[in-house]
Amino acid sequence: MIERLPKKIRQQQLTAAIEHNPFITDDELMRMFNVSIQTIRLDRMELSIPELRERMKLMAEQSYDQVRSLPLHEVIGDVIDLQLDKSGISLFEITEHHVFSRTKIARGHHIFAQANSLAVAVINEEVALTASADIRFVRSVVLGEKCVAKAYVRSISKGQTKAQVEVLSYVGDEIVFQGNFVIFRIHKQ
Amino acid sequence: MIERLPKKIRQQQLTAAIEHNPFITDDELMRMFNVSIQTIRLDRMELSIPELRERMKLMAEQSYDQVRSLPLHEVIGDVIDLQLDKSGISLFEITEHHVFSRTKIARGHHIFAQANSLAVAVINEEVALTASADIRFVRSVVLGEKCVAKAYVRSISKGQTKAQVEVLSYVGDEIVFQGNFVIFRIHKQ
DNA sequence: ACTACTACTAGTATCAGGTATTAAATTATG
DNA sequence: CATAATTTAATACCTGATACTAGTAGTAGT
Repeated sequence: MIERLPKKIRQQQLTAAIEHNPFITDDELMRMFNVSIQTIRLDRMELSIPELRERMKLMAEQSYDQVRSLPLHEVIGDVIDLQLDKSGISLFEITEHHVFSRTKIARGHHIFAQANSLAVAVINEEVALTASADIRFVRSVVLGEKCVAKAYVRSISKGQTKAQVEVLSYVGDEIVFQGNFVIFRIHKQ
Repeated sequence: MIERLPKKIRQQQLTAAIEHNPFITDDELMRMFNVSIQTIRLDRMELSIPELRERMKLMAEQSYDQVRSLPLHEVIGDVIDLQLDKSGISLFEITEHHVFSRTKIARGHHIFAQANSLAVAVINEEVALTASADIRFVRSVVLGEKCVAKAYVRSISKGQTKAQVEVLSYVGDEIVFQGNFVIFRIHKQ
């Protein structure tokens, strides 16, 4: 007799094995557990674990959807309103990605990133870079909160090479972040 | 006669169609271009576009690898050295993700994120949050450069509720970023 | 001891979405 | 017109399954 596990335990281990390596075939699982391929398939049925190809398809679709929703990389948050060289508003929702796992408080650099990218976006120039910033995290923002950043261009230097942008971020009507950015404006020749 | 395109143009459009929707089958493409399925397959061969299942598998594997390598979200950059309440060093390589597509210059908030997360990590407390910061982007960092951030704890307040951390980031021996962070230390009860 | 039930195995037909190969038909071009 | 490029057709085969039928082994109930 080949060593075999009771059904319940095998099914637990099967779930774990597929979770650990979603790219495993029924054939490999059959050898792993010393049972027939039909048993593996019955187990998957009972546990409602889809077949390999379905699993890969789901993963592919998920990552595809993520990529679609990731012009996040261009500007952090959704720009709601933008008046070049004047002001701008963006909205950014705090998700699991952005928080410390223990406290569910948003990491500062995400709040900063929203403000910084808005400050850059509001500048009407092909190339705009942050030169310096003076920032304050007024209160912590937690998972699920929607952060509204408002940017105001306070001044533009004589040579138009620098702009002062103030950004205030709110959750509801509470200020959570305040920053003064100096943005370089670089002319294209 | 059904309307058909010249080969070159069809192949361009085929590439675009698959790029636009990687989940399309040869069968659907065949109907889209009014050619036989063999023609579609020849085209894919010539363009070395893998079959649907391979495409899905690749996407799934990519997203799986990404998830594996994404404690990036916990601390931005690799912490090389860490002496709690004293100093820390982290290394961060600028990739396509981090740059403006046109100029290949790193977005400020990524440089900031490295410095900020290191400043938080260096604090020997369960919960540490950025209170404020005063930062300067000394020179721009470009695609491919490796950014070394060095954090020094300059002072800890009497009640140990606040710490001053200075972070200097370098590419080679050039300073690219300089920041003074005030970090809140919150005791667990 | 006979029955019923669970767990497992075996085998076959079928599917999607292809590859690989050979060959024929069509169209274009010098 | 001949030849080359392009397209289509046909067939065998592959992987990783589903769906279904049927059979076996062991165990518990009566």
